[in-house]
Amino acid sequence: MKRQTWQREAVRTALGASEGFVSAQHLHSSLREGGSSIGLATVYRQLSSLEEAGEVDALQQDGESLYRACSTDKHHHHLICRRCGTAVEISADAVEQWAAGVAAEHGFTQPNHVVDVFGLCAACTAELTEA
Amino acid sequence: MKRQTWQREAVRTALGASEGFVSAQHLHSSLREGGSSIGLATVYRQLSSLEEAGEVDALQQDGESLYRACSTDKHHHHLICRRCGTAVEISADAVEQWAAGVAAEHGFTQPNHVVDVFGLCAACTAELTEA
DNA sequence: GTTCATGCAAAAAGTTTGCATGATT
DNA sequence: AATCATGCAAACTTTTTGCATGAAC
Repeated sequence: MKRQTWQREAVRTALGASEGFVSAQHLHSSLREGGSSIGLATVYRQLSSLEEAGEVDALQQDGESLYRACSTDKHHHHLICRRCGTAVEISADAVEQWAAGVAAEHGFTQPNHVVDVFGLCAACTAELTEA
Repeated sequence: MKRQTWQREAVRTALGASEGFVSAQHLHSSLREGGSSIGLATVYRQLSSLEEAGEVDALQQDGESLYRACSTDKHHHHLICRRCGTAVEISADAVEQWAAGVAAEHGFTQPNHVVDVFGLCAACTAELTEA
């Protein structure tokens, strides 16, 4: 059982108050600016812990991890812009089922999958076209 | 126009010879072990350049970037055993189309995707069960 | 001959870890 | 009282950058 500390709650709250994905460092700065004395290492540790607990969603971008409070516990994927990094959540039961089916078909158990779609978002497409 | 150096070609070749995604560091080690005197910084620079040129596909995982040669011909995916590493090639037009559709639906252009399924292969499942 | 890429080493940037202290159970 | 989380600083990993040299145009 995880211990209930004010730091853990602070991270939860700060994440919940943030729009979209936030980096651990940014979260730490926000907390410190808000008067908290929480340490950076603790923010990292809590984020890992919360991710493992399924309370937050993590995504890697530009060499750093970004976190967000997990609204639904439903598994989902991302549609990511190759240029500006914007990420849109996508979900598709069809893909989930296909992955599970393919695994079973080959005798694989405990299936997991990595599904991400990359592309140029509308804004970046426009910018590159007019240039 | 980018200059044509043997290093650029070496990175292209090494990437093409690799199955699946490879890290820059791994690629560099492979090249050095193969007798090349290429520098690590050059591998990073070439990978960035090739990515920008659309010749390679990048994906971030576990705090590092993984790269793969972007084949123009029909690509396939992998069903990989988490324990022994066995990889089975899989292909599914349904998934290809779904990815393209999802991208278009959100205004994304030049879609690309990463789809890999992990699990325990039949052999490893058996081994772990009897143990 | 000029320009640009390379290699090395040093620096950045992000994340993890060791350890003594203090909080939680 | 015993355990586990915290904060700090140092260690680590991956990636980037400055600069002199050498290669490509």
